Amino acid sequence: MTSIKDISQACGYSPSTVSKSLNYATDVGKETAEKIRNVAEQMGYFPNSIARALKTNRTFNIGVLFVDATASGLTHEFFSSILNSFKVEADRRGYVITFISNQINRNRVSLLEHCRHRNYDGVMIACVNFKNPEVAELVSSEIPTLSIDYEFPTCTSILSDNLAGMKELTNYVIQKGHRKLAIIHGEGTEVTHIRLDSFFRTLNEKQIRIPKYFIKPALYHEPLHSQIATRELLSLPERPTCIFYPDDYSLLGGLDELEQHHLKVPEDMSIVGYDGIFLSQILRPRITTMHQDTETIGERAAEELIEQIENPRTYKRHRVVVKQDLLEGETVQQL
Amino acid sequence: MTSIKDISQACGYSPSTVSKSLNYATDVGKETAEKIRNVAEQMGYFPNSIARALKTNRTFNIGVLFVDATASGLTHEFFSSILNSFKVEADRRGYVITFISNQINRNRVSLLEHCRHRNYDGVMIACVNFKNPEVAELVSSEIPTLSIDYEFPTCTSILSDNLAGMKELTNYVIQKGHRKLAIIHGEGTEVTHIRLDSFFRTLNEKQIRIPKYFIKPALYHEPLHSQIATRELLSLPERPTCIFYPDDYSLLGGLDELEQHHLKVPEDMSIVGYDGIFLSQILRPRITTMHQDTETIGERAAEELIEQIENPRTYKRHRVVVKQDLLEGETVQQL
DNA sequence: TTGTAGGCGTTATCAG
DNA sequence: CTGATAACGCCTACAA
Repeated sequence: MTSIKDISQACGYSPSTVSKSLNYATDVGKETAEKIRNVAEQMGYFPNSIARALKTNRTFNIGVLFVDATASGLTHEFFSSILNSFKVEADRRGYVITFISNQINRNRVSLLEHCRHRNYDGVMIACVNFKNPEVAELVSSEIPTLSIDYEFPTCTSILSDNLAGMKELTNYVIQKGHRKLAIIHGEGTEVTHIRLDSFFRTLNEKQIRIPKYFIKPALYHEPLHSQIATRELLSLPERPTCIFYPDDYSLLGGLDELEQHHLKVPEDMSIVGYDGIFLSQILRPRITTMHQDTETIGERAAEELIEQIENPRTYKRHRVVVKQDLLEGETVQQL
Repeated sequence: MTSIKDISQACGYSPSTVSKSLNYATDVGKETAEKIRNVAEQMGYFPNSIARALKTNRTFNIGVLFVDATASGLTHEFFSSILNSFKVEADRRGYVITFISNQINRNRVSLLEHCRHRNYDGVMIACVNFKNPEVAELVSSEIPTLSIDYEFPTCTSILSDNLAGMKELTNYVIQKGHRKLAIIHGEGTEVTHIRLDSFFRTLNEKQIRIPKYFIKPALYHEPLHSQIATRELLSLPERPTCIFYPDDYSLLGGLDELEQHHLKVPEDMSIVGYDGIFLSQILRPRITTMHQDTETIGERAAEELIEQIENPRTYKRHRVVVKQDLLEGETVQQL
């Protein structure tokens, strides 16, 4: 923990000259600067980020909001892999990332207050209850923010293209000859809304009508819920030929139920998932699913947010839409 | 961003009195303090963590080291769920967590330098190449550190009880009547070493000998590697009756291969995994596996590290061993 | 080209 | 009980 002052004393230059040299300022003698940097190196000097932040109002620290009221998104592969690529890119650009909490000294405060308290240069928001007024307050604050899979009028958003994705998935199933499509969907988020919308729109285009009881609510990432929904679908007098699941995890709950009914996939029942998690292509049969490009989502998120942080005046918010790609798998039967 | 100075002016007390009041110091009039706190509240004051950190040398920020040279542990459920519970507990105690990088201003520096630069109060180390000399440097520094699943002489470690776990798992399989046990193991980490050791020790105890070619190297979390190893085991003149896999993910690669050989699990071949990931109990057949208690590991890690941070003098390093528990599943046949 | 002085927001010491 | 003062480590006018 040698400081600028120490170096100053060691080499006989004033602290400001030392500071300037270390920061490669132009108004200091080339040789002096060189010499000073050498001494600094010798003494194992490195700057104290805290002191610098206090002075410059820049922490090079990005806050990430990653927690729902109930649990953290870290256990969802979709979110954890977004976080991973976000981190890699932020790292590359010299930023460090910190999980946002809602405390200051163990006292509950608003998210915005916490962020101001910690002086994050910017904030990335994902996997959160977007209806939370504290989140709204945050995105409409002066702090650069970026949201994932949700659009706010006041910040850039990175959106996985669920509209096109669900359309492609639905068309794929239809093209395989299926007409009796059932859909089990996740809780009422924006993403769910978009996917359902796209699903029904596509059915309409193809002039396909499905009965109301082919539409079942469940929860993302809760295989048991989808299992129960599957059971209900199987008990109908007229069964669907293909079931859409909220995500790949949930699909596995359904798969379980199908096996209990001695129904083989895809021969007796076709099923499709969503997300394209790692395991979806390891398991047999390989799951037919829409892969969300979490790598690009996280990377673009970091790029955009940092761009905004570093060019607060010229930066214009916009939406970035990230393509999804169909993993054909083997769980849809050609009829 | 109202500061203490602002409050001072607004209420006519000096900055120091204001500071003391806000920090509930004892040497300030009860009523004055109350009044000042009210004004602060009114003005929406909250402290600037940076300024405070500069003065107090405490950031209430814990650095986590979570990256191998190749990739981040975030995509491994074992690590991401440890991180999750660590985060929850750290949060509860008023700490925030930040991913450690190895840069300062985009310049490569050692991990220790980075940590000093960022002034983390403590550091948690998991999912890292423990042979990296930079890690060694870090744990033997003055910064409070804690390691997970690896023991350093200089810091507290939280250890998942792989010794007892592997023993129990092995005994379970033996007790089911198996004698021809094959084991596919992960890369040469400390954990792998312990597990293999425990495995062989248990076999010895039961006077069971297995041929060398029943022991296959693979990599953690790479189903394809285990799949290939499985293929090799199946091509042996005398096959094992049960195969141990490095982890549940890898087991799925093996499962794939078994299906290609039209071998049913567990009727034709028994298999066991490790970790007890969420999916292991969703898939059918349910996987027989050793569940690692990631929740406790993360929570205890945060407790211990913070304990150490807050009691640097009295704290004594020690090892915390966290029990594992067998998930019986359905992939081991009674012979 | 170099150095001086002030201040970022906070806390701690010490005097009144 | 209250307040003036200095300091944490760094940066940056501005002066020399």
